[in-house]
Amino acid sequence: MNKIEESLKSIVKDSVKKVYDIELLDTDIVVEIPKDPSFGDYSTNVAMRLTKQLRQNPRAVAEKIVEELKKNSYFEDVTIAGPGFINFRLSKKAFTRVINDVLLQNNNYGKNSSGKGLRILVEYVSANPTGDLHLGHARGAVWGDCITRLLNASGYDCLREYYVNDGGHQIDMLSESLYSRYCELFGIEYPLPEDGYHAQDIIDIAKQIKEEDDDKWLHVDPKERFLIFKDKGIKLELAKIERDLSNYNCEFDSWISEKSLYDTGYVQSTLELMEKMGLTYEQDGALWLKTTLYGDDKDRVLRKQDGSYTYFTPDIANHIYKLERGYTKLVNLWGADHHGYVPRMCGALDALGNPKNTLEVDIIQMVRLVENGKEVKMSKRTGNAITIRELCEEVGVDAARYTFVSRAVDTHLDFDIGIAKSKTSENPVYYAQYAHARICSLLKEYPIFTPVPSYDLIGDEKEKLLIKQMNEFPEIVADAALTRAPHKICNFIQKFSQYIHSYYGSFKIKQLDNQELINQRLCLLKACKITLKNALGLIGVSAPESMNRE
RNA sequence: GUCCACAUAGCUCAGCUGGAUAGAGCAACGGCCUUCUAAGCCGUAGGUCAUGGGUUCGAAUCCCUUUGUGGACGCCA
Repeated sequence: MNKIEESLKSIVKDSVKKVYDIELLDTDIVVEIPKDPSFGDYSTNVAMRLTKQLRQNPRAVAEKIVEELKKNSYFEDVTIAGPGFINFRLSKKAFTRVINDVLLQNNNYGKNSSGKGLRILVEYVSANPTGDLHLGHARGAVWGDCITRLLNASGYDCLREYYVNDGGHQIDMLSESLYSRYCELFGIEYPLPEDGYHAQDIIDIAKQIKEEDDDKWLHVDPKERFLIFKDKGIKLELAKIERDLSNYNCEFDSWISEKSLYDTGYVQSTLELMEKMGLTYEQDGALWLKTTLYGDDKDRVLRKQDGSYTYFTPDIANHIYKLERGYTKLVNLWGADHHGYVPRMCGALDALGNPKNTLEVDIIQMVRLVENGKEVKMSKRTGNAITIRELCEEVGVDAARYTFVSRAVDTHLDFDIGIAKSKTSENPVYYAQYAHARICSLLKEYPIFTPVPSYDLIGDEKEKLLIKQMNEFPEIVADAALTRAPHKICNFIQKFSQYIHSYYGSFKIKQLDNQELINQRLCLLKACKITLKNALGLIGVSAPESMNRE
C-alpha cells in the first residue's frame, strides 16, 4: 500500500467511525484510481460495502460520509457518482509528495518489504544437459529470472536454482552419442544409439574434445571411457547452457546436481524416511509410493524392477533438500508437458508431512515461433529446433526478454519473430526505452535543478497521471511478486511510457520562461526517469540514455 | 476415454480474490516536425468478452453445460 492510499484509507475509516460508529479494517476498504480521470484522482466503494449492514441505499450512505470527508484539507473536492462511488480530488501538496520520495530513494524506489522474513526457493529452466536450450526454456528462463528479481525487490530471501539432471538414462545416451561423433572425426564407425542425441551441438563438442585430447580416448577401456565421456559431456553442455543463460541476463545462485543427491546419500535417506513412514510398498518387484492418498490419480514407482530408480525418486530428495536448507516456500516453473507430474510431486511433499502448498508449480505454456503468419518449426541454418542463442542473435536480448515477459504464462504464446526483430513502433520494448532516452536527453540539456519542498506549479492533468502512476509503482512490484506475475510490470511500463510520451509532446520545456516552473518539471521528469529505469530493471531490460537509429 | 489449462477488437494480448461507458499495441483511416530525438503525439473506426444457463444490487471476472484449441495420462526424463 502506498502513502496516498494509506492516508486515504485512514481518513475514510475515521469518517465512517464518526458518522456510523463502525470500525472498519483496511481490508474492508478498496481505494483505487478510477478508469476515467474525470471522476477524480482516487475513489472508494466503501458506501456500497456498507449497504447491507446499514440497510440503506448506497448513495444515502455515501452522502453522509462525504459530508464528513469534505472537512479534511487533504482534499480539494469529494463527490458521489454512479451507484455510490465516492470520488476524491487531492490537494496539490498531498499529491506531489511522491516526487521527492522518488528522488531520494533513487535506485531503490519500488523496493518494498512485503516479503520480509519469507524464504523462497525458485527452481526453473532445469533443462537436461544434453543439448541446447530452446524457445520453451527461454520463456521459462525469463519468467523465472523476472520473478526472482521481483521477489528480491520485495524483501523476500530468494534463491535461484537450476536442477541438473545428470543421473539418468539420458546421460548414458549423451556419453554414447558423443563418443560416436568423436569416432566419426577419426573415420571410425561407432553406432549412434537410436534414442541418442543427433543434433549439431554434440558434433561441436566432439570436435572440442578432439582438439584438446586428440585420439587419446580411442585406446582406453570402454567402461572407463564411457564414464569419462559422460563427465565431459555434462561439463561442456552445462558450460554452454550457463553461458547462453548469462548472455540472456539470467543468472542462477545454485546449480544442484541429481547425481550429487545420490553421492551424498540424500536419495537413500529419503527412501528410508518414506519407508519408515509407511508410505511405500513392494509390488511386481518394484517399490511404489502411495501418492494416491494425497491427490494423485495413481501410485508411482520409486525403484524399478531392475533395481534402478525412476526420475521421481531423486527429485523427491531434491525437494527435501530444498526444505532442509531452510526454504519454507518452493516454487517450480515447469513446461506444459510436465503438468501431469505436478500432483505426484505435491503429493509426495504432502505425504512427508509438509504444510499444504509448500510447493507451487507454475506451468509455462508452449511457445510457437511465427514469421509472416506462418509457424517456423526449425532453424533454417541448422535444421534443428531454434536455440536460445539463435533467438538472441536474431532479435536481441531486450526484445526477446520483453516479448516473453509481457504475456502471462498460462496462455500459449505466438512469438512473432518479425515484430521482435523490427526496430519500429511495432515493437513495444523500444517504445519504453525511447521514453527513457527522451527524458535523458532533456536532462542533459538542463543538468541543474533542485528539489523543492512543495511543487505548487505542478498539477496539470497529464502531470497528475505521471504522479499517480509513479506512486503506484512499489505496490505494483509487491503485487507482481506475490502473484508471480512479472507481466504486470510490463503493463505498468507500457502505460507509464505512454504518459511520458504524451507529456513530453505537450509541454516543451524549452518554450518556457518561468525558471521555477522549469525546475519543478525537471524534478518531476527526473523522478519519472528513475521509476521507468527501475521498472525496466525488474524485467532485466536495459534503459538506454539514447536511442541510436540505424 | 479420463484429467488439466486456455477461448476478450481484423492480429498479438491486458483486464479475472465481482464494481462506473471492457482497455492497449499493431494493422486501417485523418491530422501534427523552423522549437528538448517523429522509434513520437493528437484524433476516427473497430466488441454478442466462444455457447447456454445459474449465483446477486451488480459478472469478461465466481459456479455448471456445450463447443473449439493445446497438453498430460511410462517401471521415460
